[in-house]
Amino acid sequence: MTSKMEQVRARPRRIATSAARLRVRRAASAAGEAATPYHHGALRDALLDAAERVLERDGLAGLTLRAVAREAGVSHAAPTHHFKDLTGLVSELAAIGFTRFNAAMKAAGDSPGTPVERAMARARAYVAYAQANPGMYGLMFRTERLDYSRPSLHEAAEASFAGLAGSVAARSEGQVGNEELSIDQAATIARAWSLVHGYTMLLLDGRLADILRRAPAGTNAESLLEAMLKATVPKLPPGA
Amino acid sequence: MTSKMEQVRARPRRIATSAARLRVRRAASAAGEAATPYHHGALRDALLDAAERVLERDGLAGLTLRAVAREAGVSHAAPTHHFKDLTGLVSELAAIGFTRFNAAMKAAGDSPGTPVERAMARARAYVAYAQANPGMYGLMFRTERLDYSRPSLHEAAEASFAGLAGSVAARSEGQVGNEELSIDQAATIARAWSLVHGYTMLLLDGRLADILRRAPAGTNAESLLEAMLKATVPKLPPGA
DNA sequence: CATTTTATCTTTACGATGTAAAGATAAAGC
DNA sequence: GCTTTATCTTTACATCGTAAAGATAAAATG
Repeated sequence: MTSKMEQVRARPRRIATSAARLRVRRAASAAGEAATPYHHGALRDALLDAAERVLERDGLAGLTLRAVAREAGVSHAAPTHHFKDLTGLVSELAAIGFTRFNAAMKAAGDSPGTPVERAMARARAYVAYAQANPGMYGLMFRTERLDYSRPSLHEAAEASFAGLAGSVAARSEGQVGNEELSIDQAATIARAWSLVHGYTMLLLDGRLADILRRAPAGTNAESLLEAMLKATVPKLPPGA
Repeated sequence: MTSKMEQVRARPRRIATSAARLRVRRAASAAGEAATPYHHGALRDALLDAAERVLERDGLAGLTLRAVAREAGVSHAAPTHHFKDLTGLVSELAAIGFTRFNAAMKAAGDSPGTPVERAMARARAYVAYAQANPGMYGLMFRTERLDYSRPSLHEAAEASFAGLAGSVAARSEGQVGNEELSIDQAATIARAWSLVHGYTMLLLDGRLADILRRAPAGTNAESLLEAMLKATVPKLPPGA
């Protein structure tokens, strides 16, 4: 009884109830205007937009098929036709995230300066993207519900890795083809990626808060990243 | 969820149905033996054991309150009394994971050798723990459903960080107290933790597979870690 | 030792979710 | 103009988390 009451009390007013939607549609069609047409026209993109809004507002846990459908103002089963699954929707959204991420990294890599400066700029861009889009970054690197067999996601994630690998390894030796990597190249790529990815994950999880609090006043995520990289990036393999 | 669907399709024979449990208890009590006593006696620990089994068998998505109760052979609401929430159960399990993790790290740090060798041993132990207990590691570092206000989890996680920070920073300067960190100390700690944590996450997510495949034959997760650290760990801050 | 209290466990119930299946509607194709 | 197909809605069901109430046994108390 108490729970029921609380649930009723806390229940948000759902504007997009089935009945309400139907009434709107009927009224609109009677009036001659198509306020909420039966066929949306661009529901797929609208659902992805809605999903991103839900994700950044309510976090990964709040990103449900039904919540996305509500946000888009359609019935709860509408997404099924476009994405089949929650996995499908989430994977498509992650693909968008990777694409934007790739663009941000490319932009940062095209900045002027020495190779080392450009590498630092990329690292900063990496962390900045995650900080600006924590939900998206979590979706891309934290969720287990991604289907990498989907071409869109597979390609976007692949491009992301290729960009990183190419930019990192290009500093030491020649271009990195699609094949063979020397152990030093492999280690260099793994080190750069692990360092920045690990830093980002720990930062988003709030696990660097202690370190930042105990560091000299004024130290923040950016300056700590800077200090962390300064002792690492310049120490490139001298040759061998 | 996909897992839900699969569970429905491949629904296993539930030995621990309510009715079945009741029948067993009645029969047992009629026979004089206490096969399934109403009061379990040590249900809390049994539930944690069951939770770990479920976690390593069905992954994070399969770790539900009801699944744990089934695994332990009690009613689905039994865990509530001991853990209040799914968050509660998950947090207690994560605390156990951190405790074991701390023990493994401590053991690795106590090994003989130079400071650098001990640091490498710790890094290997870090990755090895995650590889041996991927579910647990995911629970500790991937889930958002942890309640760090719980003393058990808070202390275990805190000890984990303290051990890492102490062992890392002790190599460069004096002991790391509970307060002030120089920017170099902070950067050194962040670098070590980010590197090994990022490597572990990428490894568990299968994102290092490409690199490993393209690396020289025979390269595996351990040897790549070794190569990655070799160029990093020895380059300690010379002094300033 | 008998009775009361408390802790533990089960049953029942409700709202939420994912997803399948069937019905409704409108666009597209012929 | 009619049929087909794509899109969206309704309905239905199994599952989940969690609250509340009932059942049972251990502990406390007199």
